[in-house]
Amino acid sequence: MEERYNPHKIELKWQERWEENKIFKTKIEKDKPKFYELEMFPYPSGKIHMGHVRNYSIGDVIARYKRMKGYNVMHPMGFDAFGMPAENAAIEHNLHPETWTRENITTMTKQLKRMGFSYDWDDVVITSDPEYYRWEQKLFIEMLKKNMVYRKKAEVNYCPNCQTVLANEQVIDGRCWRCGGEVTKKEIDEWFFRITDYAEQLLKDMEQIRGGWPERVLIQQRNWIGKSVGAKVKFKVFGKNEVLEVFTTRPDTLFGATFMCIAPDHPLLKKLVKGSSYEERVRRFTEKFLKTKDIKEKEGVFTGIYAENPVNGEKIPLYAANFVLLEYGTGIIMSVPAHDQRDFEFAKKYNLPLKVVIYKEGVIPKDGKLMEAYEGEGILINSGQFNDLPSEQGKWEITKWLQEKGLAEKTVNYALRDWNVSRQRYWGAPIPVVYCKRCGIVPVKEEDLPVKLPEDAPLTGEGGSPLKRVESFVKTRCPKCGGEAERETDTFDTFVESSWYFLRYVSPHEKDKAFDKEKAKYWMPVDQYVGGIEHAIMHLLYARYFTKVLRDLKYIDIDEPFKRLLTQGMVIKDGAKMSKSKGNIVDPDYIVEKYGADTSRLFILFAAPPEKDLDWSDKGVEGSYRFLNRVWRIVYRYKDVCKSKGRVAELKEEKSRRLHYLTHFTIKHVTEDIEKRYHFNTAIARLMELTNAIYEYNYEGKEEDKVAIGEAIRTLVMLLSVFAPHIAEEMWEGIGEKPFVSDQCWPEYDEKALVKETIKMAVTVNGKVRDEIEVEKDATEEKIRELALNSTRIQKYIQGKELKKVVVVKHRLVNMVVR
RNA sequence: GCCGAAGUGGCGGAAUUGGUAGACGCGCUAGAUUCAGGAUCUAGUGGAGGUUUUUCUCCGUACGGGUUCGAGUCCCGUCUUCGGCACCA
Repeated sequence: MEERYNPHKIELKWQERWEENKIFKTKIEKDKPKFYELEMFPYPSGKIHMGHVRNYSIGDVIARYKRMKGYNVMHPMGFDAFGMPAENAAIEHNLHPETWTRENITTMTKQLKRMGFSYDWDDVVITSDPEYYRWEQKLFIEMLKKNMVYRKKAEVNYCPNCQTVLANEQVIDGRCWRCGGEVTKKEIDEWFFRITDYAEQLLKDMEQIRGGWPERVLIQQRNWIGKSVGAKVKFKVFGKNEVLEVFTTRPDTLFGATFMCIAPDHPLLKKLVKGSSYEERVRRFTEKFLKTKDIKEKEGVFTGIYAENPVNGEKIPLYAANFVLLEYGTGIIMSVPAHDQRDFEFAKKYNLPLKVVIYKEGVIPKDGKLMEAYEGEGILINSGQFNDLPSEQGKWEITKWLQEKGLAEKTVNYALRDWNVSRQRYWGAPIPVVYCKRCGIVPVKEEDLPVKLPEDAPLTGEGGSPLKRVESFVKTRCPKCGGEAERETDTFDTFVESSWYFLRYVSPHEKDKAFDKEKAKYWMPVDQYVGGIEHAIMHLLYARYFTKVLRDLKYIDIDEPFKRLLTQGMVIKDGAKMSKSKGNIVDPDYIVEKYGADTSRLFILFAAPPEKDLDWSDKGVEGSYRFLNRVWRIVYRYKDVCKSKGRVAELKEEKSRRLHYLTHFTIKHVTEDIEKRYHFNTAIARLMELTNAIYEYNYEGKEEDKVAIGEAIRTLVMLLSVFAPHIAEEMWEGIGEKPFVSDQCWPEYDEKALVKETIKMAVTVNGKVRDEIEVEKDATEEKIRELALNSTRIQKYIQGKELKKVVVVKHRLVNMVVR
């Protein structure tokens, strides 16, 4: 151990030693409890940013802590390597996506290694590797065979100028990002996963993870799934052999339906108005609607169609209306303007009648003239034989009644849509099917997997899907009949890769299957997952869904992949998210070069608790650096004292007892801060306090001093090692201990050391602190009360006043109530 | 509009189940050390006021009420900021 703290030298030294000794190697050890610590793997966009540093620093504390706690830890890392930016780089800089991606992975791996994170670098998973995505392809084929996937038409953004499909983020204000031309919609056949089949399970299984996940993430997912219970009701069309089916959550208001609305882009609409005098008007309305999908005001047009309200036979008009969603429910609604605000607004605009069917005292005016819709519960009126029923009960009575007549059906509806996984892109995993003129859609044979991406696709950003233009790829033989056939040229949404990568980690070199079943059984589920809140819905929902699919395909036998989830906040600078456009980016390389990895990690952990946004502060970083230097100097000063390992039966002096107490107090609190709440900022604050106490210690070279100081320093170094591991290793060696501190057992605190002989208690008068008294630890209430009352300072406040009450809270305070 | 999170010193942030508000760090002030600067060490640091020695008083956790011996913490209402969804029938 040198006198001066030299972060670079020691960090590289210990990184090498960890690597040489393979101390973070993943292995199965049955005699220890397992712990699977996972952080969201990065997209290899170029270099790591502070968000990554934060994410992985948090994860590393947990992994290192659990390891020291005696768990067998798996802590893997990989790269989510497919995606659009690689393709864009290819278009802009004429660099192959593969090359670009590989280079970025190399750079980022180097950066992550330089941070000293405890990953097993032999077990990296890269999703663009055919040895990874082949299993995804196989899984897709299994899902296809089980009818878990299907093909249907879907609307995509299309640039007629570039003749290519655009992703949402490539459409800027309705124009193409490349050529600026107007973007149109186009319908093409795409692949969908039937995630809606799992909607109920995704909802129900939240119970299994409640408590381990942030409640707000579960709420977001619940809203996203958007379950609503109601009924499908059939309305017959007058004069036509057609039925309009609607979904409603309020069958109790059926008697109040005075009109109906249909989505302008509903296929049935065209058919209904065909040949009528309304056809032209409706067509124009639909056209206008398709152009401007963002609706400012409710608009509609009468279709000339009337339908029969099944509950009372009333003839009610059908409007095409811009606020009706084609994708939700049936795309047709019944409108009850008296009890639905949207319908109310529409009715007002087009002068349509209102009919009140739910009565509530004090809310519904006697004359029935409403200023707004009443959406609450009440008593049914104007509802035939259902009058006087409470609305909640009426809901199901009316549904039942209609159901018996075959006109309604109790239904559960979800806002969640099936997952469209087709992308008209090159840099993704090819969807492994073949189109044969004779046999239709045929999956690729398992022995022919992986369907590898051809290397030489033309990447220009125009002319459609790049794979379509690679003849050698497209032209193939039908796996079934052997005849001429064409390959699917779409690739998977990259969320597919990230939906199961955590399973590949259990056996990343597996040659014969996606992952080893036994190992998965051992490691899964992930005990702690750490990542950004921005993935609250998509990634986390898809990963949950995949886990259930894999379970149903007998790959695994768990329902949920992530037992606990920690969502970390953003890294902010000057009040805004770090971004190129704002010019407020802090480069991790620069910080590591200037202060070292330990300082970077320590600052980022100290500045805020993980789930909160973190304000970057250059001054704060210096503070962390100063702290590490301070620790270094004090350890250096006492390094030989630590080596001597003195022993005394009992600490007698006040100062050494105090330090002994603080040492164990620190262990307790640091452990709890990490274990219970992941509040590393307060844990680090405790370490600073212990450090300050060691500085303040009046060292005189007595045996007792040596014991107290030695214990304090060894403890400090061990506790610090999960936050700043390199400096801790170097100091550990410096005080004569055997490497590695990373392999040490986490210190346990001694309950006895935490017992204080006397306790300081506050004395308050009417809630205001007036004095402090010191009492024996097991003093009785009477004794405490007496002590407090005898205080001269307290006397001052209670003299001449009526003492109404004395509240004694043991070990905390005494409150006097006077008047 | 709906759902969610958060409002505490000059700043980042502490404060177990209601029990001494402001831990720890940054910044600032003063002193020691130094030729000097930096670094380091020591002390102080919520605001206002009275003493002008050590002490004392009042006000303070977005705002207004309430419960309680006691509220940053619990309840009711209001405001502001941020995030998500956005006509989901």
